[in-house]
Amino acid sequence: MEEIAAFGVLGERLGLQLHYADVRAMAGLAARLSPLKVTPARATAIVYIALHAGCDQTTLGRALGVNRASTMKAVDELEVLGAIERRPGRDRRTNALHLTAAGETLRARIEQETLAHDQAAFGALTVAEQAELSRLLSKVRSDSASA
Amino acid sequence: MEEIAAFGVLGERLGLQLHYADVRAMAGLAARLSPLKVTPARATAIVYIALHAGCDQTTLGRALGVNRASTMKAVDELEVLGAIERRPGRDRRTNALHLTAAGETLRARIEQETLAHDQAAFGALTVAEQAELSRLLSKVRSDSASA
DNA sequence: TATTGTTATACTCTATAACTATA
DNA sequence: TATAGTTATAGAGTATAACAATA
Repeated sequence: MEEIAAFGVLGERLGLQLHYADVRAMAGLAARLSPLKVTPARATAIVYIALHAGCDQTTLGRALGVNRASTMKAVDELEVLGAIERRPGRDRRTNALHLTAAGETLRARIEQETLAHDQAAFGALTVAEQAELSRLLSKVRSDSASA
Repeated sequence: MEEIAAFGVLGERLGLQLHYADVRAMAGLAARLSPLKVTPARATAIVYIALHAGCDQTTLGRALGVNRASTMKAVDELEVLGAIERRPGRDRRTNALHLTAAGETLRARIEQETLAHDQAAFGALTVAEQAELSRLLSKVRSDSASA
């Protein structure tokens, strides 16, 4: 990808700057997670299931921002990977999602790699700058939610 | 999409916060550009061609961060849309990309919508905060480039 | 009637590989 | 040999629509 300056006035837009930063960060994270055989999206699913053991697929899908059909594919993949399992849920319609022992090991490695990536990607910022970036981003998110 | 808090420790990562902010901003921009029949990616191509009239497809692709095959599809679409045209290039292998009159009109509307979106998405920040966010993002980008 | 999981299907975006015509 | 454009094909990722079982 070329320089933002190549886009003139629009290159000064915060939206474009934000997008470029995100694309680069996501590519870096994907590369780091690649040896673990998970994408950032799958890794996010694993982390969510770890924190919400027994949740159903619809709930997971909502958390990930995808519909039930897409959630199916994710859950199928993670099951084939041996990271999670479907157990009987609160009623006969629902599955309760749980990490397997292998999934817990994987989750730990994901957390490690993810935090290491964060440090690599944002390490150029001082601690104060990181806190400020976090504050600004949360302000942006809460606003664009209402827009 | 649910709350970042649903991801525990990893929800505090700047990478996730950045990604969520970007996903929301891009969705908003896509919705705004939708009546113009262009996606954010196509809009970016139009803006680039406007600023680099006569550029070839390979150069455009590099600027957009996609390969030649993907660039073909983008150029084809924009040509069907009537926004750009392929003219003879600097040698017989290359095309020189130019906006049509309709493309110039479209570019103006894209610029207007894009700037309006930026204001909507980042309007919650003061001017000083916007400048600071821009500074922090450029620092992140320049660092992750070397990482 | 509404919800959950499921399946089939299709669409978008992007990539790889191979071909052609030029250079 | 290398480059620009092109084409065909395939792989992610996601969505919609419909169905069965259950509530």
